[in-house]
Amino acid sequence: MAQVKKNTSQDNQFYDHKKIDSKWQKKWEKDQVYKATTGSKKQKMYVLSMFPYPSGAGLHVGHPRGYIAADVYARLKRMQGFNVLHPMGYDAFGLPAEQYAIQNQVHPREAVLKNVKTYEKQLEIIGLSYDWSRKINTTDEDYYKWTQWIFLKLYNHYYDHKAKKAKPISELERKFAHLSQADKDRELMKYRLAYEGFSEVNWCEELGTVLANDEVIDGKSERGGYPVVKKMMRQWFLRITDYADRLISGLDTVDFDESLKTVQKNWIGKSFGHELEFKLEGESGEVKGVKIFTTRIDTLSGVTFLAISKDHDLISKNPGKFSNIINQTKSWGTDEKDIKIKRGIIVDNVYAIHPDNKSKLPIYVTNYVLSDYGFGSVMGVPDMDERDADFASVYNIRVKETIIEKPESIEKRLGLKKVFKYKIRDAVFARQRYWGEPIPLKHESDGHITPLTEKELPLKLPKVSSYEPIGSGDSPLAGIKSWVKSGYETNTMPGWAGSSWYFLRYMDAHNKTAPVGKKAIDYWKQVDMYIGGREHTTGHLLYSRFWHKFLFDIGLTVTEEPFKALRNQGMILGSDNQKMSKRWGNVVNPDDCINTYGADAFRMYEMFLGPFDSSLPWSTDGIIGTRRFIDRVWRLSYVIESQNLQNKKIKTNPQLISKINKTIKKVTDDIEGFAFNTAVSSLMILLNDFEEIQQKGEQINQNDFLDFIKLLAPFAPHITDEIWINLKNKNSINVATWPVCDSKKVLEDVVKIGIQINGKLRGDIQVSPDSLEKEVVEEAKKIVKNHLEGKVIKKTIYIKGKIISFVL
RNA sequence: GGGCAAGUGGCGGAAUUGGUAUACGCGCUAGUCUUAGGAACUAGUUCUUCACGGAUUGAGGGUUCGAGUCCCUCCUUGCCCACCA
Repeated sequence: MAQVKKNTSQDNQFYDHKKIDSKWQKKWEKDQVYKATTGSKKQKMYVLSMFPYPSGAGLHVGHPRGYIAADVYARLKRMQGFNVLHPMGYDAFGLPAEQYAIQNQVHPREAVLKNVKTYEKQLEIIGLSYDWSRKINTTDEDYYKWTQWIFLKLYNHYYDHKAKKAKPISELERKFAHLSQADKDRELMKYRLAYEGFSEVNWCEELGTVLANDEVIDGKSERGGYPVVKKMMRQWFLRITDYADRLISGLDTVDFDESLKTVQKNWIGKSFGHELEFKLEGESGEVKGVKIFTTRIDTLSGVTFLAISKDHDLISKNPGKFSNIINQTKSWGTDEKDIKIKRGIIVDNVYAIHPDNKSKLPIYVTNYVLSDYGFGSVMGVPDMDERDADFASVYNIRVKETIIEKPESIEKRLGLKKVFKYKIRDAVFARQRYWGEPIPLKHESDGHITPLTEKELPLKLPKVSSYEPIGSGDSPLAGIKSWVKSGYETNTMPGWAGSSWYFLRYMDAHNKTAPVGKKAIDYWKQVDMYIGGREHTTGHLLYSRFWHKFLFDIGLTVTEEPFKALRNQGMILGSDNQKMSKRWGNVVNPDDCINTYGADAFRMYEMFLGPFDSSLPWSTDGIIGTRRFIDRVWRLSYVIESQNLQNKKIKTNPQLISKINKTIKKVTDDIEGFAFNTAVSSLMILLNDFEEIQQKGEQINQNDFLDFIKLLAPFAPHITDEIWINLKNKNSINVATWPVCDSKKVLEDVVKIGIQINGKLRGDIQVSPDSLEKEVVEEAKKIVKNHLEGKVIKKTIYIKGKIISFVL
């Protein structure tokens, strides 16, 4: 690693980043310059970085990229006169903290506190302009009290599809008043936005716990490689499917990347089609028909078989008759490899009747039909559908030529209606784990569930002797006698619960009576600019939007969408172009970089590396470039200062004025457009221009230099504040006014334009942008006259300020 | 298999509505200063050619006075989702 020049004793022009970085970080903290004021008359601007999950490994150089970008943006907005809210906090419930705790034999809370401390130290030295007075931690009782509160609201509401909003469950209670308590409970559970149901989960016997999909690789547990099986278990769910349509339509109102919107739309997976019931003949017991969903009703004439999933009613309601099929399907694997092989068993002595031609269609139980989409059954059209064709060829099923028919005429003939189906499933909202928010419900001995009242919150996580899974598929909470005795729910909430609303808490972090107070939400409304990774597209971002819409329905928030605009940062890869990870030994620590080169050089390099949204390989060698830039700025500030001491009046250099104004526009537009790399490069160009003028022996006007320092301030806040004060300014550069481009001063008196002949560049010419076409053409002809000799110009094209083109 | 990105020097990358390709930075080369240089500064640096010139934005074709940019065909790489009927 290249070393920065050591400070030699009497060299006061050496930029001592360690001294200056910490001087300003302390001063900003003391003066509270980044504190946001709710209710200020200034226009508000809420700039938010996705909060980190403080892992044991600490930050690597990839993490701060988004934080620095958000910080640069926030600093620009602050200098432009906005009242900026730029907070930070920690998301700390969930599996990683728990696993870290188990490995290191400490309580998860201690692990979290330790990791948070590490993160805080690492963040501090970057010089980010956070309002730390609003810091939150999802595992604090004062915080998760309100996560539980929101859960209770979800539990106590249902979705009114006609009104298209959530309404109190009490409105439905009247409807079921005639039922017994148990029946009423059961019916209401079908409507609650937080509800209890059964679902297939990944169960690992060896680990004694349920695993998330991403913890299972090729049918084995990621940790330990133990076998994982599917198992039906009691679960809590959130009815996100009720919000599917609004989650799609809301995307039209927000400023997100189009590709991200597409991913969310595909994830929700709304498709339009028809439902149709095939009547059955033969020994099908009570089941009289098989309902299917299709998006291609127009191919009905080509149906030659029906395919149903192994869990379909026809089988499950006739277990005696089809025990053979049930036994066989049990051996069907769920691995990726198994799934690719199409398996099927014909259902003997049962036929489906084609609604038009009344022909008898065979029915197959197959592994390629999903049980939880549509009705778990499809009409097989081997002539049109590739999958049906594959299956038909393996089982020698007849292929019939399809005559495409207009959907409208089929609808009319068979009395069908258009329907919509969604791929998105209700979200499983329970983990058999210790380290999560307790679900604030009590199970009574008669089976009735009593939600806790607001006064009873927070329902605190009890102390346990062991927070490891207890091996029965229950959470460690099920092993605590007093907890079980009082009937508390033993599942805890998943990791994403606390992160689904944290952006609201920052608005009013210390409110004791509500998640967020009215005054705060009315003022801050929503996040104006949200910055984070693309990996949260179908998780956190979707859940947050769902919760926010629900909270809007119940009047807690004032906008439908939580995030007005979103920008995604690309990943920083190791120098080997692989994901940074201990495993590859390619992790670079930001602390080391900052220690050697200083926070400003580090910040600038992170922004200079390349386009903000692309994944880029890290190379520590490159930081020396931004460090040299910082050194040169520092040296130039000495030149300016010594001019000052001589108290000379220095005139503004007219060429420089145009360049400065151009750079003002460029840097402003680039930061607002998240093109930080080109903003940094244009600042480098401007410094080159300053130095060129200085080397010519000309002097530089101090205000011109200070405009440059202001433009640099969002990227390099430490050195710019130091120079700002050294040049006799009183207040921090953070409260200085951002320069505005004077377009009149950008105009240049000469421009160089290219001369093309038949599309090839043959020369160039200096002209005034206002000069007449005729004059320019004549001049240009002279310059390229040896290319024109003896030739006839057929056509001349002159684009003002750009190019002149002759066609021969 | 489907969807979305992206292919420009030794490297990261820049390039308005199609208008002088290779900005800016790293690295490299030479020089200056130095006991020294792995520091700093100065100059040079797409390729080819002694030079004049010629070639060049993954490959090929097209539109145009003019294409990195638009259209078509193909190749490669990355990411996400994967039997959603």
